[in-house]
Amino acid sequence: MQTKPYHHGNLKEEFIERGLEYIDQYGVENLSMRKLAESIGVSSAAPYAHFKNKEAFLDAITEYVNENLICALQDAIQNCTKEQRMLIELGKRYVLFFYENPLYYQFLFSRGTVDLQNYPPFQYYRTVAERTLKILHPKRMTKETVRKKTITMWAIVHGLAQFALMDGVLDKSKLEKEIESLLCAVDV
Amino acid sequence: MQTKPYHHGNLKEEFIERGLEYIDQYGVENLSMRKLAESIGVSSAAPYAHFKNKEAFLDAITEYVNENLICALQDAIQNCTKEQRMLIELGKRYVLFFYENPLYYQFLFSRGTVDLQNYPPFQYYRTVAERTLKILHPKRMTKETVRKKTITMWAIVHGLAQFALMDGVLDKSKLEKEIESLLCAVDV
DNA sequence: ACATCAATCTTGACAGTGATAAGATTGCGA
DNA sequence: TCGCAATCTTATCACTGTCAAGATTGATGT
Repeated sequence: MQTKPYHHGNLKEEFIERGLEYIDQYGVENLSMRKLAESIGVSSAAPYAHFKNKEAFLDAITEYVNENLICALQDAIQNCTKEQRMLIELGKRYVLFFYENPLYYQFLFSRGTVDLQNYPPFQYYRTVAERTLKILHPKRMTKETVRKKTITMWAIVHGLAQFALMDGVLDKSKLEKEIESLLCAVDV
Repeated sequence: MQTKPYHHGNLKEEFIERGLEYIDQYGVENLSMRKLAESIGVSSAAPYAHFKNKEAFLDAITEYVNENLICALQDAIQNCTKEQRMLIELGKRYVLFFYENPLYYQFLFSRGTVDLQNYPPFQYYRTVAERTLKILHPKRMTKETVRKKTITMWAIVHGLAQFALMDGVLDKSKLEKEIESLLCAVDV
């Protein structure tokens, strides 16, 4: 039986992970630095060696979630061989990510700080979308058309993500078909 | 010079209005019951005669904002004679409302409690949309098609509202044209 | 091996927060 | 006019984020 060491050694990472667990269980609004510190077994001032303040801590969690989401999107791309289905698969995965982690959506967008210019998943989606559209329609697409189509599809995808959070309105399979048929309808 | 009366007389309404002013100036995260009470000139426990707790107070503000938004939407409908332009005007007004009051958007969606089933502006939009679509295409539209088209258009409209919050990416006139061309493209 | 330094953590405080109970003041209806 | 219910104040509670001061430690250079 060893007494716990003075230095935790991995506090920053553990704080982020436990923070996410806590959000999953009790929601963001009940997340407190002190409770989190106590649950980890560390003093209430300890986290401030790693995060300037609570907001910076939440920023770190945000970054973590965004990275996870982008990984999911990248995965969707790599498992997709046909160029024509790229954007659909991408959209599906985006919605599914929040469908499976509804509290992540709540968390990300419960903070005033989201604008799309500072939302990495959107940046990623946009890049892929613009590239794909140019490949699919090499001639007919002006820059402006590409932009519009991208925005529209994004709006649908992101809008559907909100739908997906509602209690049991859609099951997973219907969700996929829904996205499929909606995205195909976009013809700017 | 009369001493201030023991009973304020209109505290509930004033709390809501001053609350909104405060949100406009300093953001939701800095809104505290105590500061608000003090700024009105009333004790810190006074509001709890009118609101069960802070959340209930924020709910009241939410209701207030939603009513304003719905009024704007109704206004858009009444100023629109042609049936074919109903949904476009409705969409425009929705986006413009948040474009002109960006902090309202932040406020409404910064609280975990939004799901679309409990978002009156959406209910209103949906009702109008379904009615209009049936009028415009009396035969060809199945119930399912109407539903899909409504959802898609809503997703675009609501998605664009988020775009409109970004600093100076779109000016008002471009915004209107943008919505116009995007909504017209929906053909489910 | 040792001293030193920066990173990390604890203790102990502070002001500010939401909330409640107990009591004061008032308007209003019977 | 009495009394009740709504409204407001005072006093207090537990809890929060945060910081300064000091304790503990691992790493680094000599």
